[in-house]
Amino acid sequence: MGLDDRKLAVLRAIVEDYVATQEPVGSKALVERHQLGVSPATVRNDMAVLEDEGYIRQPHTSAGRVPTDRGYRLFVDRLSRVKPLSPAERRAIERFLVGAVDLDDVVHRTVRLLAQLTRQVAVVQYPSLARSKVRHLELVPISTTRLMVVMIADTGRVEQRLVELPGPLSADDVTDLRRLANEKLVGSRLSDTPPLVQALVDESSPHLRPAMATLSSVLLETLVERHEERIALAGTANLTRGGLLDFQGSLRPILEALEEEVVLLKLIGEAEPSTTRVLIGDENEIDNLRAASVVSTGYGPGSVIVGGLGVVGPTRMDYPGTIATVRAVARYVGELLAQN
Amino acid sequence: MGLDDRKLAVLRAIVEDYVATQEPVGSKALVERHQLGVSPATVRNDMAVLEDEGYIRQPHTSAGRVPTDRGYRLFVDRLSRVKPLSPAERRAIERFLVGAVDLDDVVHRTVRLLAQLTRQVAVVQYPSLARSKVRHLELVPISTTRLMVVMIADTGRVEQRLVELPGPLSADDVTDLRRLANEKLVGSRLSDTPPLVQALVDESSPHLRPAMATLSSVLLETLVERHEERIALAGTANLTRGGLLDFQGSLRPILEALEEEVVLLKLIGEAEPSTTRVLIGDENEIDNLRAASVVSTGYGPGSVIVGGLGVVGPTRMDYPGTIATVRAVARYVGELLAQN
DNA sequence: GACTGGCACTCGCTACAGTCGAGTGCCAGA
DNA sequence: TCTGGCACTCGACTGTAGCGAGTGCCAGTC
Repeated sequence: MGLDDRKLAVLRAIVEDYVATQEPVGSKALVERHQLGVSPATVRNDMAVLEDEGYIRQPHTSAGRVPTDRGYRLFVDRLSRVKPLSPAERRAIERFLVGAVDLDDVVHRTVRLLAQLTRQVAVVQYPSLARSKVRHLELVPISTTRLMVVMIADTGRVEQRLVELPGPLSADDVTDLRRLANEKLVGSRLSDTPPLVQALVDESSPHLRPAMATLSSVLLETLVERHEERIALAGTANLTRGGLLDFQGSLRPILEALEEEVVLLKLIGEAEPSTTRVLIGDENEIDNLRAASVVSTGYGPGSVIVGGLGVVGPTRMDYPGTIATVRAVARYVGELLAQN
Repeated sequence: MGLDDRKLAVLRAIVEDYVATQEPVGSKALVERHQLGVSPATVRNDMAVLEDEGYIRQPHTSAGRVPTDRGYRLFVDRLSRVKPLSPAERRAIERFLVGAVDLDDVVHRTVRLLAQLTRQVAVVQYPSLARSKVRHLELVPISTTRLMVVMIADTGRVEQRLVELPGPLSADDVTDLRRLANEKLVGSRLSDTPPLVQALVDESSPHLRPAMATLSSVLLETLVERHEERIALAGTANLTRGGLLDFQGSLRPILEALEEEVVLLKLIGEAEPSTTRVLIGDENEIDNLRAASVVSTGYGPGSVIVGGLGVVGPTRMDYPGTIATVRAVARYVGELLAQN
């Protein structure tokens, strides 16, 4: 595995040129465009080694070289420094995010901003309910046997559900229910609520117990069990940049994958604190995305992570720039959330 | 304009065959596949007339004929009877829509169903706020100077907004505000609220007036002025069916158009009662969709229209089938909403 | 031992010519 | 008014040839 400094420099040059031009890069062009200080022939020898090691490959015998997924991986891990954002980009981010009126607005603006800056498909997860704390529960009587439950989370998310009650309730009953539920649940994480919710039912006065049981089962079922995650998407038109060369001619699998919320959650919803995750081509577990790369990270107020965001694009991607942008956007969104 | 019955039959046959095979259809193939009772030569003469009139055209000199937008228009208006849904489709619709837990769920299920049945891109507008009535306004104190306003509409839509108050309010004040606002606004259409909201401020007791003013300006601004419409989209992967033949080689303009909520609202949000609107190719006002057709209709409980839904696809589309499906889905969704 | 210049070789791309065939337009005749 | 026949058009496909970017290898040089 004798990858000396020059071979690494060659690999870096190949990645950079290929990302820029979208064309296989040959030895001659390489020495012309980069100060490698050696002749094309030498570069060719290095290329042969790099190809043996699986970092680059030739589309056809008489073409230049193209990085493999493994080559990109090496590039990302060891050969690229994170590009600082341009002042223009910083300004764009700040301008874009001020003036958001509610969480929906924040998420929509964020996903569009991310798509625009990276010129890729952007994905933003709404703050996860599992990671949110209950700020308030509101019960709104719709009729005597129907209740709308509105849960407001500290992340700004608001979820509502219609509850069909087992029997009619008076306005006072509803007030009691509301008070009880809020006393017990406010401030607790939703993922921790199951025991609390159970206690809630047990401690209710007998005539409220059936209603409380229904209410709590709805809460558990909809907010915890089928953990209600939401996703915003933007920039799918960016998939058509670079013609059909990326994604080997068909957008279909990519578009299909992007329609599955479950898939997207898997991609960007498993963020860990202060890590930017880069998945390159084959490393991806989702078959439909084997021709794509994903750059994602978590965001949240302060150092807490409440959700993930990221971009999906061709493996032929400007990794340093994309990583920098994704991080910066996540940081700004976090600050914005912290202000609430 | 001598379009006798046979010529119309020829046009119909051309449209049907072209939609089915996606290949230009020639005179010989036509008489073989349809009982026209005449020879290819005769059909050719008819074709020449149809071409003169602008209903069909030849991609190249020695190719078969393809319908023009105008040809499709004539076909839709006069040559096609609406296809009744298959029992399987009916069942699919019913199965799909039962068990929806809230409005979000209804809309999501609907848009996926529509995409799946028509094999096209489906678009569903959330029930329009402008067409909804206020069912309840809830004010939730977040801090002494911050209020979350939750508006529940009779269509099931729930919108919330954070309000920064001009000064601190006690719990009793909030209760008063809530009562006042609900007394005045419940049951009224949002589009009719501006005068009501003004009266609300005037009638408030002096010490509540500043808070009420802030509250009502937020209500007006966010719910009425920038009329907060939402859209759900599904089935973009269907655009890749039929290779790149549809949409003249590039999905880009289509994908771009589909990202603009404003554009989509224009497409499907202007529904009129019990009409199915069909826009074919050039008839479309949005440049990016000149290569596409749109089939849309309104939906709502009973005969009221609260929103629109529809599909976007290639001009080469099974219009009778698509129209039937769009109508049927709209009707079922309307029934579902009526049950609330 | 590392690098370099030179050279033969590979192979995709483009241009060009030739053939085939689907489909047409037109015309004379029924 | 319809039909069969016929000449014509032109795209699709095939095969051939030349070009050129790029390579691998080798002998020679520092």
